[in-house]
Amino acid sequence: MSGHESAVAHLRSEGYRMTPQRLSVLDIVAGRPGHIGADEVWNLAKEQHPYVDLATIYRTLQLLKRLGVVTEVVIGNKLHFELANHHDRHNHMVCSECDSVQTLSPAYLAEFSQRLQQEFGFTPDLDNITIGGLCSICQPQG
Amino acid sequence: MSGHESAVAHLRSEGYRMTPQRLSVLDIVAGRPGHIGADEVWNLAKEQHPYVDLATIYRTLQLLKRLGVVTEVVIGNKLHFELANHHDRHNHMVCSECDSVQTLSPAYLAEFSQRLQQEFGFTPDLDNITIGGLCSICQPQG
DNA sequence: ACCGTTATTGCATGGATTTGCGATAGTGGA
DNA sequence: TCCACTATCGCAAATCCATGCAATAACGGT
Ligand SMILES: [Mn+2]
Ligand SMILES: [Mn+2]
Ligand SMILES: [Zn+2]
Ligand SMILES: [Zn+2]
Repeated sequence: MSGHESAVAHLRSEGYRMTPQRLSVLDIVAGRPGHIGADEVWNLAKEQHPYVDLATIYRTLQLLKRLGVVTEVVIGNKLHFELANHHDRHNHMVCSECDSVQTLSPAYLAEFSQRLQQEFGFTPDLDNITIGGLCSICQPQG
Repeated sequence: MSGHESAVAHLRSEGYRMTPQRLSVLDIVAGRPGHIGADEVWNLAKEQHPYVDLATIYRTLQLLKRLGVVTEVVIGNKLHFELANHHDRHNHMVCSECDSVQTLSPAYLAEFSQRLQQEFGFTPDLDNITIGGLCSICQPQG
């Protein structure tokens, strides 16, 4: 099992319709261990549904993101996605110089998040936060 | 004084040329108390330089960002900018529902940032981090 | 003031993502 | 199983931002 059956139920329970296109996108993202770009999802989806449009891919990924089924990672001006695994939550640090990605325990952001919640009533979208910056290799020398 | 004379010196000292287009962008961003969108910068810049191209605006804003002269804020799929004021550093929380913006003392991110630096050698681009999420008004009910 | 070097510009084009709209198809109920 | 309702889709166009290239202009040196 790929572990996304519950996601299908989630969709249905929220009143969304289950279309072959959506199932395909879900399968593809769930089948990929790491992050996958929207265009890659499209290419793979076309193998099953040759007429599927890229707009549908984007709309589906956005929907799945809103529902918490997938997580978004911003890598060098492109959006990537991965199945949200509640047993392996993590955030991402992306180097703006070399586009390398490192994962981060959400514990690092926990206190920060709680303070925003308590002091401002602001609920950060922690799952989809991408921390941009420079990795250890790309540090400016001097 | 608008407080960006030092920015001009900074540009020159880094070997960049001072063009009227760049001066104009700098004046416009410095003259605006809050955040300003790239298209707004363009419209204002055209009043002084009718032939200036939007690409130049984007390139200039990116340059000023790289040099730390301006700060970037992501508001609802659009980039906004503001003059970086070292005496009033702040981060931004943007509501993905209503696009409202709240400012945040960088102190909230200080510890988090230091841990990333020490434990991973990763230097987050703190000045340009935009925290997405839901503001207190847009919280889901229930 | 003039010149040569080369960074920067305007213009055109490209890439990624979003959106409007009429046609299609999922779904719940008869 | 068939229907009606309407969410979703494919398609086309729009939006925002980035980039390649030849022409231009900034600037240090004369
Ligand atoms: Mn990941
Ligand atoms: Mn601000
Ligand atoms: Zn790097
Ligand atoms: Zn809000």
